[in-house]
Amino acid sequence: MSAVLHFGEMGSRWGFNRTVGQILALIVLNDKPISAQEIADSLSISRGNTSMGLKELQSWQLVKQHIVPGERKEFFVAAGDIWTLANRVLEERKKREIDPTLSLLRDLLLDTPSNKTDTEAQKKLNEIHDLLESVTRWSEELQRLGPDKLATLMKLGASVGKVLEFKDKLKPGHQ
Amino acid sequence: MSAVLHFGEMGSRWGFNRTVGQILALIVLNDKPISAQEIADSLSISRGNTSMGLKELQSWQLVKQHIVPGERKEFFVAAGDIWTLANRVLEERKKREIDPTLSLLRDLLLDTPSNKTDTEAQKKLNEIHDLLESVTRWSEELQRLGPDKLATLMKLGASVGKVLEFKDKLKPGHQ
DNA sequence: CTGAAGTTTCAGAAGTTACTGAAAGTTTAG
DNA sequence: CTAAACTTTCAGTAACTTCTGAAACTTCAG
Repeated sequence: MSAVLHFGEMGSRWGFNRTVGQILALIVLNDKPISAQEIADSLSISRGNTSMGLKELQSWQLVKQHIVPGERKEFFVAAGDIWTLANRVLEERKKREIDPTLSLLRDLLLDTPSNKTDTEAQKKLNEIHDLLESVTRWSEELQRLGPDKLATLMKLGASVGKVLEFKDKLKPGHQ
Repeated sequence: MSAVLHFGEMGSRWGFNRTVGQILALIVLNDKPISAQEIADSLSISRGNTSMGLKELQSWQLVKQHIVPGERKEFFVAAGDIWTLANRVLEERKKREIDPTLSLLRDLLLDTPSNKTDTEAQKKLNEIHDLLESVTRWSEELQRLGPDKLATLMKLGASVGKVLEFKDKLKPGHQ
């Protein structure tokens, strides 16, 4: 299935490398649990690399072990449905990318700027800080909604603009 | 300014490499236009590398040339405010990551599955397709709103859940 | 037209990341 | 306790990415 190969490429953009992406695709698209050996064979990669990849996917909580009674081998399955997986990826990336930046920004904003140029730079840093905080707040909110409501919200899509107008109209009389 | 170095690291996660990230940070945080030579000097990188980096940032439309009358050199400034830049990055990433995946998925979904396993796999592919389409639709909508309304929506954050409830209540009498 | 001030390109060096496969480790059945 | 079946680790190598700096190019003033 060529999708597996392609998702490998995609994977490399989503924070892990090509092989790890392919392993994930293989696991997600197989409804049956799959063993490490089968993965290594299907993708023609070494057993060692497979093991590393699975470890990484487990650390992202995208994949979990599945014990087949009477079998010595370990099998693997996806850690949830597509929406859950997408959420996990976003959450994990946020943790690795946005959170450290936010805490650096907070440190930088504590310094009192010593000249005009620094004052301007801090203004920008402050804007970036606000933006990242908004992203963080959204991400928390979306997390709380759970996959089903999230799907509804996502499908709402094109009417976000209208929702915003509602809110503006309703605001005066509404907390 | 240590922010510049740090944003370099971040940059590498946002689709371009460390140096390109640092160049961007330098340009964004300087309110004055800055020349290629000044960039190379501040970051202690070669002139050639600087030129490549600037070319890439221009291809992302994050940075634009700025002509100072009477000066031979080219100067560079950010192509908009922080929100605009963030939007551009998202838009560009979408173009590079999601769009090719979507078109591959469409192709794969045209094939009629030949067995049980393929049918299951296609079901999953279909879910992924839906998810990516929703993301695309959102992204277009957000693009249309423009930075100011976008900021409002973002700040709304914690009340997304409530908005959803509004929508449910209002829907019956509202297109 | 000439040369000075600048920019871009590109081959190869340096640095980084990913992969293999053999060795070490773990678990369980007998 | 031993051996078989499996997993993990890790040193070395392969593959890839980034960076440098010299050469080629462009533009403009005189």
